[in-house]
Amino acid sequence: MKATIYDVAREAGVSIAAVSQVINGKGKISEERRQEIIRVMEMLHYQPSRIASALTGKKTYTIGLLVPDISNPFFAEIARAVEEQGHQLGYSLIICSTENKDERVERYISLLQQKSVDGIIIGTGIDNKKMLKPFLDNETPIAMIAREMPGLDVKTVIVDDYVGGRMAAEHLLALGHRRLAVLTENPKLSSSKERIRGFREGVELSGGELPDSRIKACGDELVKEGKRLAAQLLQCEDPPTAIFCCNDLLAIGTLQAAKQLGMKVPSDLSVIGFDNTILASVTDPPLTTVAQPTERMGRTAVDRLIGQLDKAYDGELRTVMQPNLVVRSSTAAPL
Amino acid sequence: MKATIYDVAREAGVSIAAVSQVINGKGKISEERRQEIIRVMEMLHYQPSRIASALTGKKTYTIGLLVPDISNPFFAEIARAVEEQGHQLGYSLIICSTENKDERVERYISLLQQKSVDGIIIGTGIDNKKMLKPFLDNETPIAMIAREMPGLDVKTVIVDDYVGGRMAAEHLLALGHRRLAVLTENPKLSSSKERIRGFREGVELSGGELPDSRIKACGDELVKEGKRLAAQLLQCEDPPTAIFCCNDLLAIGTLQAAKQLGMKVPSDLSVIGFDNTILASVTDPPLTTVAQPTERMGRTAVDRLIGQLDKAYDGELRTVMQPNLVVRSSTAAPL
DNA sequence: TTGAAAGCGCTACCAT
DNA sequence: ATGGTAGCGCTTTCAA
Repeated sequence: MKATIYDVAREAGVSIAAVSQVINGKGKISEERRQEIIRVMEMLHYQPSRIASALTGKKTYTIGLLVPDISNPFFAEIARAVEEQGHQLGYSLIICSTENKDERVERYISLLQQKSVDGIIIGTGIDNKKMLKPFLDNETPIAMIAREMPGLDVKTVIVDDYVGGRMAAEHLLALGHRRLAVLTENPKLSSSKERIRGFREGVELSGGELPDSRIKACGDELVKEGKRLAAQLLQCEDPPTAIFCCNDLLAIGTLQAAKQLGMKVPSDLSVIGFDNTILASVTDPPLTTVAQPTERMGRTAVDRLIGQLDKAYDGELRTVMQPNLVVRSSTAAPL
Repeated sequence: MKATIYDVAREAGVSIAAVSQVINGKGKISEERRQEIIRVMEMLHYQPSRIASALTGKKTYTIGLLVPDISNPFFAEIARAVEEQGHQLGYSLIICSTENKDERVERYISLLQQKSVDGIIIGTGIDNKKMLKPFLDNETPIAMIAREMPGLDVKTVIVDDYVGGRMAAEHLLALGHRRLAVLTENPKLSSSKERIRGFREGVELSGGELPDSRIKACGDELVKEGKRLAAQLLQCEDPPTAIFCCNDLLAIGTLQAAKQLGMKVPSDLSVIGFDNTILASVTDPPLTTVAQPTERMGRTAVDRLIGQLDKAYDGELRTVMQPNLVVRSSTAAPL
């Protein structure tokens, strides 16, 4: 059996209160007793039960992270940053891959609640805001990362998607592209909407236009669907010379479609992605993409969630970071 | 405040024991009371506290997963599978990125212990077996995945690394390569050792040889180091015509080195990876690699850990799965 | 069937 | 400075 605080107390000939004191480093104890208790704790390999301690009103030192899919490199990178910062602050991370399914979101939320996590970070789209109600009532902190839920008073850490979209447009425009198209994942996500809005405004500002028919939205199998939709786009009459993909996975699908159709990137087609995951640096050709500061976003989300940083941020609910364009070899002037 | 079992009991006019019964679906209660209690639970948005329930001797329904780095796609994919199967069985997953550092491993182990996880899955190298002692004493189940700790009685789910190494060798040999080299990560890992052993035996069986000078081992920055070491290999006199990389990340580094040196893959150099992560399908050129059945491995590890499958496996400690070669475009006959 | 009550391991308050 | 003790929310006997 695992040693408990009682075992330590008995062995050290003190009360459990004394042991508790040294565990938590508070209260007054003579250095002598203190050392003795520590000695016994080590001898017994005593590890305080966080379960019991949590039950007594303390925190669980656990936070939950909801993402669509932890095996998607973008979210894996976010998770890494969140985990790291959490760990730094003494928190463990429970990963929840929602697959963008409401029923899974609901299940995870309920579980996290039952486990009394100290906070949750949401990086997945939530259709039904009511699902968050338990946490809101509960006053369990919530932070959104890379996603937004307008109308909900939660801390949010995002990249400026609108600006990212514009950057993409401006880059393509500067290269001389005029026939543009867009591939997006779920267009209901605020991030998708903003990226497209930015892209479109960039195009329109230069006198061009982006008809809705040039925007394709896809479901969950990002690279597969990206490939399918890109092929569609490329095979219509008057095909685009450049495609803006709202994430790297879609861009990879597009790359694959181009290859299959015998088109060379970037000479026959320019492709630009979003996220700057590790994938972007290894594709053929390497992908020009709009980078999000994932590491900083993850770290910040944790800080804001746990409240460390909040004196500094002082009430600001949204933290908006700037994207930046990473030009590699998938974009060039049209022929 | 969150509703407790007392609130429900009071509101429903029954004892907390009755409520407990319906939560856990055991004991005898009249259907009438039962329905009433359920009604009240819903009305109050009651969620049982897993903390309290765990304290009373039940499980925490949480497992820990130790990997070097969750943002490494291989481990992200493993994590995904583990999470999925865990979720299926009602368990949450705590992610721990150890960075291959003993002090981090130790810290995580102690944390997981304090949180009374129901089991841990280890996918990271552990130098000091003693660190696992608390769990062993504790009888907390441990399972290894994609890593092995010979001499420790824990369930292990791995791919046959030796065979994988041989497959790589045989593929390269069949293409006509004779000057071979190997890039590996930490050579102390049993997986690394086995892959190299398999590769070497494959080479030797065909009458060739693989001098130690042709084997380079690297630290943690896999792609960066892979690039550096590959460049070294390629710039020595009598450079290899093919390099076997013990994982995809190293292969990517090698691809980058070749590119930088102006060498074409596969015409000037063949490269073969290991793992078949998503990366392998998007590199330039697409990577020939030895695939591990990550999804199945993750699922199996959970099953064996939680004990569901164990009647079937019946005592077998090691579950060895077969790798398979995925031939893409990074390997070809030497000039 | 139903409920009273004894813990689970720990924290925090209150005496001493 | 030290220890006794009342909970925290739940499970589980054991009586009724």
